[in-house]
Amino acid sequence: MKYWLMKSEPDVYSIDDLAHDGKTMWDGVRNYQARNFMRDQMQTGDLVFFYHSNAEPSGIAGIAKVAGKSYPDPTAFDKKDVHFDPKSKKEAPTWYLVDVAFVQKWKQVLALEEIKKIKGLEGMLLLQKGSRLSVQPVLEKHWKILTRGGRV
DNA sequence: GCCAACGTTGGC
DNA sequence: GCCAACGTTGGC
Repeated sequence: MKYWLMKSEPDVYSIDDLAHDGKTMWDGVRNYQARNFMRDQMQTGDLVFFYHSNAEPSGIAGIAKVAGKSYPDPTAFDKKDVHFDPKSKKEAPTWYLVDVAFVQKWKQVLALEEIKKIKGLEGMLLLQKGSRLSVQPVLEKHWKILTRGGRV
């Protein structure tokens, strides 16, 4: 079992949208590192912090889980989609995604500002200056600290 | 809306 | 293969 953090702008897709949909395709990721995590390392059942970026406040909004094996991102093949990428061919897809399912919404977003104050999160990717990675692994010890107190 | 930090692109 | 220019991310 691995742990992850996935960023989404709530104006585009929020934890409430996921709660409503139950499950969603995590499409549109166009960063190789993020893709590699989804394609090669995510396993069904892995837990995910749903992170609101560019938000008021930015922070962890709840928990989701990986709902299946990775597969090619269909939006890369769709000329009309904003995430269309002519380089990605159906025979050799460039971009992959996983389905993500809703687990829980936290009563309150755990704001980045608060996360920064929590002891024991040294080395967490999210807190590294300039880390824009939208899909990133979370160490189990960091996961445990951040979920302490059952922040449901 | 600003801007620093990145990643990508493309000329050479 | 270098690196400047450009585009994007995301906190503030």
